[in-house]
Amino acid sequence: MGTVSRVLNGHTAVSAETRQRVLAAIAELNYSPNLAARRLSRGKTMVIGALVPYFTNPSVVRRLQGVVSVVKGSQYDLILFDVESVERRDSYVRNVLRRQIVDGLLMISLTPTDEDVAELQRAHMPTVLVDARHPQLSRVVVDNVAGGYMATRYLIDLGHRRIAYISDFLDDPFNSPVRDRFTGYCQALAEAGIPFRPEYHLQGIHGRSAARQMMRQLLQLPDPPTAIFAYSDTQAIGVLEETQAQGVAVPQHLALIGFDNIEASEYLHITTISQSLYASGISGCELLLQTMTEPPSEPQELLLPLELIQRQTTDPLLPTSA
Amino acid sequence: MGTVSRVLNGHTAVSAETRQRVLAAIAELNYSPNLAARRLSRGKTMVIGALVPYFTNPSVVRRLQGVVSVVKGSQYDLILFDVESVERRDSYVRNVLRRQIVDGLLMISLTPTDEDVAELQRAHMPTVLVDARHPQLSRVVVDNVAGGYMATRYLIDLGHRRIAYISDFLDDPFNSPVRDRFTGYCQALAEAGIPFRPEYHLQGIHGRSAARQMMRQLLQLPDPPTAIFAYSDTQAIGVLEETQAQGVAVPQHLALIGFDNIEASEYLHITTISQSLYASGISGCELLLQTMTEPPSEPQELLLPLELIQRQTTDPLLPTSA
DNA sequence: CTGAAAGCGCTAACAA
DNA sequence: TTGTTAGCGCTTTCAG
Repeated sequence: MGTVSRVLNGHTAVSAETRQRVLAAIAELNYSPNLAARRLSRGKTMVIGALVPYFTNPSVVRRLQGVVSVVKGSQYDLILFDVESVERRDSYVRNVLRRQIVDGLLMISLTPTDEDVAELQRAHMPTVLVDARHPQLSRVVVDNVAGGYMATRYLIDLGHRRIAYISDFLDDPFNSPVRDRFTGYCQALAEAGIPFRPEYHLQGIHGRSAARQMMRQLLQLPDPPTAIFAYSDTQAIGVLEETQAQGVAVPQHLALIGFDNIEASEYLHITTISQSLYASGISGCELLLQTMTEPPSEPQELLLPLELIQRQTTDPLLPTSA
Repeated sequence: MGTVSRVLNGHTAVSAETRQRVLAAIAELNYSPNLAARRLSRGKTMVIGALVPYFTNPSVVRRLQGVVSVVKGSQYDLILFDVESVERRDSYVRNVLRRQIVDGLLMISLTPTDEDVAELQRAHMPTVLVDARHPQLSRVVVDNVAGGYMATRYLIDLGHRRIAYISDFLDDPFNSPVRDRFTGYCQALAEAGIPFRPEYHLQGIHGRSAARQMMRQLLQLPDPPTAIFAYSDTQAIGVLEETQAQGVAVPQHLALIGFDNIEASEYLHITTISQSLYASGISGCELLLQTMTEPPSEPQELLLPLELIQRQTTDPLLPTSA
């Protein structure tokens, strides 16, 4: 039995002849090792976990696709943990750890609490953050402050002064990009000498319909904005729906810029800030795999680039899409 | 140790007092059982696997979301197997089985070969098919022949006679819906006395750009079609892109109907046949869970409904979308 | 009702 | 180099 194990794992030296015999027997019996036993014995599960909020969110799905593409080429399997309900949010890390079911953890678009991180480290669980940041964990991120600035600045350069920001809730502790982009938005306004108007910053739960409602609210303002910076493309789509419903011409009467560059923003010709979602999944997963084999002395940070994709919701010179 | 196990699993009778003591100790030590050991001992992994082709395909993702929503409420974890590359297709089932890593298997939009099914049954692996059919396996499906018929018939009723079908490759053994919808398409044509024209049926790899190319090809025909039935909404989007590029007015000069009712088809106002993707994931997973606890005497078939969603790519009376 | 002990199938350390 | 053996941490059977 020991010898068989040696052959299977290419471990220590085995004579060529014995190896052949073992291999033959394996083929004959159609034998394959029991993973549960191997796991128990080795103390490794050969599974990595992806902790994901709102699996319905297209940008999260896109990142996950990047992750999957890397996992496929590795020895590991991928377990998906969806953190949709608020109740599960509290203890998701604890749950995953206690089950001792994964050798490494990828947290996507979820900022862990200090307590979470303490537990993670106590359990020596290799962890990589994608689209989230914590000083003690390796991460793959973009500069969201710069992104918010870039979007807002672009609108300002087009001549807009009344610029609204439609976003998720700023005080969500799990979602720091919302705040960062808001910071960038404020910076760009300040730099241009445009005072921040609280009524131009609307927050709501993430999604098309909430964004649409917020847009409706903005249009009812006595002094409605002439340009919208939406926290995500999903929300930009909601904005677009409302403008269509109300007959507001985009971009002639209202400019719109989103964030993420999800596929739908391409169909809809929405100007947006592209962050390489797929690449973030790839890099995050690669970083995790690497961290699992040789833990870096200190947390790594990978900064992915942002790019403004100019489409038809911001340029008054181009016709609206058909 | 035995007693602890009894407490944890609420198994046989344990005195209330002992139970309390054990529970207290557990809490104190922050103990939680090792899953790998439990698995080895019980011979169950408490994991179900989802075998998924082309994880990038929006309709597959949507189904998966339904699956995830059910898994979350169960005791099981979900492992994702992405079958993107052709090489992996051959042996995906064998791979999953040999690893003995899941207690049940969900195959989404993948038709297994007879050989696969034989292996599955030899391994006593509970399996449920979603959007695929095999006489010996339980499945959640729609009537794709009826769907193809419904779409084509609708175009015919609008007055069209030159109707093209843009689809994936008909001879893909893993993809039977392509053929079924084609059958429905032919039936509707025949019923209306419209001869089938081979040049109106184009096949290509799945995706927007291939569909766009096929559409270009159709427009170059001396006698181009006046209506398109696209196998999927993704392909319908490609068609729409080409019409926009060529300045062909939809629906005035060309009617278009898709299939699936993915979210993007709503943004783009594409008429489509809705199959409840999310619900199929839910039903499939529920059926699997049920099959795992008490295997049905014979394979079950769940038939989900189809519905024609009329939007702006087929009705000449409505304006095109903005 | 509870403690002891065997065994799940593998890996790894130890002899031979 | 290779056979043997002791765990890995749980569940479950068997005594007590």
